[in-house]
Amino acid sequence: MKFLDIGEVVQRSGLPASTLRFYEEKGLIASVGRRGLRRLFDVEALDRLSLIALGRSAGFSLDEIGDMLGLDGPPRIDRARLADKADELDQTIRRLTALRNALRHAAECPTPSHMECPTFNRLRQAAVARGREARPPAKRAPSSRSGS
Amino acid sequence: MKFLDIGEVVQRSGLPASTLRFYEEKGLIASVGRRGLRRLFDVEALDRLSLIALGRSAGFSLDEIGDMLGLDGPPRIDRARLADKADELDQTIRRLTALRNALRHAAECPTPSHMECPTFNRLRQAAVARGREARPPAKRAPSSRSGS
DNA sequence: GTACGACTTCAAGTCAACTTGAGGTCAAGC
DNA sequence: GCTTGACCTCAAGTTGACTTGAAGTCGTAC
Repeated sequence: MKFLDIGEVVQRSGLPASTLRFYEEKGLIASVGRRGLRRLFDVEALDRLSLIALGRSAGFSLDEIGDMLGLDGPPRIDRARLADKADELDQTIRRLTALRNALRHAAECPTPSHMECPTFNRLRQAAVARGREARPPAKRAPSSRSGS
Repeated sequence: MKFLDIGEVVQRSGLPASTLRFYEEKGLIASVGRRGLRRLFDVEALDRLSLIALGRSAGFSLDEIGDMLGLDGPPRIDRARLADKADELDQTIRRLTALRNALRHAAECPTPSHMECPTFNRLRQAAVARGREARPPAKRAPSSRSGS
């Protein structure tokens, strides 16, 4: 069985080494040993990394993901948890859809000021009413590494 | 015209005073004066606050919102910007929908391990491929104030 | 006239998920 | 045998949106 140097994992996963070390420190992945100082990973680490990427994109936190993958050992993913997350995504999607419709409407609405548009105002009220409940939707890449 | 003490704004907006001060400091809202030390707001501040809430829930950052509302003066919302955001939301919604479907599938899929489910694996690959491009979707309330 | 409580300021802390920097190590190539 | 460069550790910094804490002020009720 072939072991991967962190550099290879970086190449294959697209993640920076700092992230891999960070994930290791959090117990999300494990290196199988060292060669000198250097970490060696086995190929399964790439699977775990892809699961982590998937989990992140589904909105799981790293802690949740660590929970689901097991701090070590073979990934064992809880189906109920997935279903819950799917439900949660459903909610988000509905909310975002309503918002998009309203945004679209506001963008095309001919009233001189948005403040006079009933649709827009209903939306505003809804946003206030929801208050602190919902957080903003997906963001772009956070770091400066994001350039193509 | 009646002026509102910050406490009233807190009550009516549902936002904590610290947030109102923070928003004022950022130039998102303005107090019209003071009574003693205490800020006085006029009722329009509530409108601005609801716009801010709306903007946040649409995924605008506070800076973007400040930009759109004008650092001061009457809110003047750029329709092109709204349309752009609506498009962006569309993307997000599509991505989230695909994800939800796949999650749902994975939750119901009868293969013994997710790693053997082709749908799940396609999804994993996609998540890796997207790599660092997309950030996770909506989050819950950030603070401990979130209880009902 | 004084105690209370709601406000004030300013600085620092929080959270998540990383990144960055300084300073060190080691295997390999010349 | 020395340089190079990819790796290492550990601590601290970053970002956004706030929150928290300490210490002070002020209007109102008693």
